[in-house]
Amino acid sequence: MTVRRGNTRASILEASVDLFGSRGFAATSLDDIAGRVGVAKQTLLYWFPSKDELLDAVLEQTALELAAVIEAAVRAAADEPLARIEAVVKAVFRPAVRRPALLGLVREVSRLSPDHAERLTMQVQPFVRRATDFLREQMDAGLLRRADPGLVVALAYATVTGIATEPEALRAVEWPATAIGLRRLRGELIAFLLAALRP
Amino acid sequence: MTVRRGNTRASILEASVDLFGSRGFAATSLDDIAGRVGVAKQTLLYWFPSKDELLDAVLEQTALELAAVIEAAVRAAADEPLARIEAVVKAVFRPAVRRPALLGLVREVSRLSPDHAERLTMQVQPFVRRATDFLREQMDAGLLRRADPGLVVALAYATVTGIATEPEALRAVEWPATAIGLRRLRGELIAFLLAALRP
DNA sequence: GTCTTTGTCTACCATGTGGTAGACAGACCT
DNA sequence: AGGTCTGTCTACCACATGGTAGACAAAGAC
Repeated sequence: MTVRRGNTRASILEASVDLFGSRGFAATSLDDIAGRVGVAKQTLLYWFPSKDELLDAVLEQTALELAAVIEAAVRAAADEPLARIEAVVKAVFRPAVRRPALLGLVREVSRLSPDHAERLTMQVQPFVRRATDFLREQMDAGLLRRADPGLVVALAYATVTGIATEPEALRAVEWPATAIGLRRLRGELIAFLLAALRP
Repeated sequence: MTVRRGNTRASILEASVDLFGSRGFAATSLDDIAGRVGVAKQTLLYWFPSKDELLDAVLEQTALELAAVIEAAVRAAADEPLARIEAVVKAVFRPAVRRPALLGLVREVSRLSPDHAERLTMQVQPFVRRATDFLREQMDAGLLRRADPGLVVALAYATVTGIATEPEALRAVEWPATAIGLRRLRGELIAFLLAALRP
């Protein structure tokens, strides 16, 4: 029928993020993705030569997406460190809640081949570097609790990603999955992090 | 040859925790596990009627193991809340580092069927309940920062699990994977959590 | 109007996977 | 010694999955 919507590739990427991120890479078949998109499996293999290269593309796009979000938040925020941290968390929180698979995909990386992990690590490197430098400065200025800046980045990442990608953890403590519950969650998460970082 | 080591079942469970926890359930084949144990695939299916029931057993055993560790730590610790929290984190940290797959498996639950998730949630319920009650008491007594006790449990869980199961995050901040690095990591993790919880 | 390019589809194949059937060897009972 | 039970193995099957080959239809190129 050759509908030629012109966005097949993008649709495939979107569906792939959702499925890889929620079920995991290995548990998602090409047919699953194709079915979700409403297209034949072969069409996927037309746009991406193999499942593995599809994964590459998905990872890269996700990294770019998140990077853009963070970048914008940092630029818009005040220079004061706690405000800046709050801004970043808020910025990440929105897409994370709307599409839990986004961060789920990032987490999935630890399950994948070292190759994929390495590549994503390299891509994230400059952001990490900037964050650690910033934290170190602020710690030196006495505006943040003294700690290893790199580890603080990792810990904050772990906290945000963990809470955003494990709905089971929230269900276990009977947290309401409503809009209000989410806003309160965001507030408590930020309070938690700020308390951990305040001097 | 019928070696009859008497621990085949236990060996299977152990290998399954490692593989399910590190690669993920879907990415692990029965042959993988059998190979690791040094036994034929059919032997697995003799002890566990299906891959799914093997997973059930693995989850249950892991929950029991972790529960025992936490239980012991809580009993041994002083009654002061910060000391108690520190004791629990230290207790969880040891097995988590020695066998990253343990917590990786817990995290894997969010990828599995709601059935499995539900069951594990139920199993963990009493512990969660006790932890939240304890935190609430201590907050009321002014010994901990005022916050939603349930969420604090979830956040602390997310932080510990995240940092323990994502070696990539640590590699990204160039954290040394040595014994000394691990001890310092534990120290910083505890400092991070205590700062977040102190009144 | 023909030709080429682009995007999609329908077979089809090779392989890996979960699971079944049943043989077989040692242990234990009598 | 004979019979049953337990644990392990080999052989096999049905099926899903990633990937290939090639037909086909619409859209430009000229």
